[in-house]
Amino acid sequence: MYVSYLLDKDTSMYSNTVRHPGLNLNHQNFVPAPPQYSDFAGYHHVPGINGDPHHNQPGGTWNPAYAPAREDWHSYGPGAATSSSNPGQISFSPSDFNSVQPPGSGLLPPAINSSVAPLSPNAQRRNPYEWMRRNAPPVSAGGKTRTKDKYRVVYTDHQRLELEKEFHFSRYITIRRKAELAATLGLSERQVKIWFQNRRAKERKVTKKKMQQSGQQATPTPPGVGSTGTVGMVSSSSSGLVSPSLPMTIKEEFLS
DNA sequence: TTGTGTTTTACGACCTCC
DNA sequence: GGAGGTCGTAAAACACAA
Repeated sequence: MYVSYLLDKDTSMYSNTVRHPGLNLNHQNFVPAPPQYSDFAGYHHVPGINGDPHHNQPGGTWNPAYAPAREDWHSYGPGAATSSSNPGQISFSPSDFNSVQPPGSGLLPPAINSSVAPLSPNAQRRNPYEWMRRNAPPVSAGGKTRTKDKYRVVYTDHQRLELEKEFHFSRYITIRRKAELAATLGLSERQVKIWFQNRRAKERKVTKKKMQQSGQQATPTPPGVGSTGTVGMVSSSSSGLVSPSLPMTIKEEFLS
């Protein structure tokens, strides 16, 4: 069976994808980190899950210009399902990260819904906070969802938040950070690795899409130039992993 | 309610680097 | 050879229109 194969392959995989109320990531201590990359000055990281020098660096503030794009972080307030067991644990000091409770959904601030520009034609149709609205995965299955021979877990909001934050700090996670994140979030290192791979793929996809759109309106700009910034890479192990033809780009939603 | 499109996990194939 | 990269893809999860 597929499940046993996966479990045999990585015993820690899918071990626990439900929320981890015991995790103390100290989001309230979201101390801004200095920009490791000039193009990414807006991101400040969580020192709570520390261990890596770059997580303890002072200085810097969240660039408001990025705030609308990080819509998926807004609802990580005390009222979110993710942090319901730890009220106030996950919150952000910038006003951008308000924790206003949305009507109905219990997660989405109405102000955000009305003010955040859509990221794509899809976003015009889909609520940009949709993934935030997902509640915890089925607890009965320990976070697993299983049908037929294949299944995949749905990561919790908290897990996604931390992964996203790490990704926003560096597109490439170090071995050390990967191990830390995996342990902190209750994921396997393999899952963290794959998440980053998929996240980069997503970013490339969005970047490509946006470039195509801009190319229809104006002269196309080369990769890494214009709306997207070329970013240096923090390689987890080996260097030169990024092809010159695949420049690291900042998620354009942070730059628009 | 259902059909459809999008996003999210997860994998395999293949490549590069050490 | 192992680890980790991209690329392509499958399928579950999800949102939304009809």
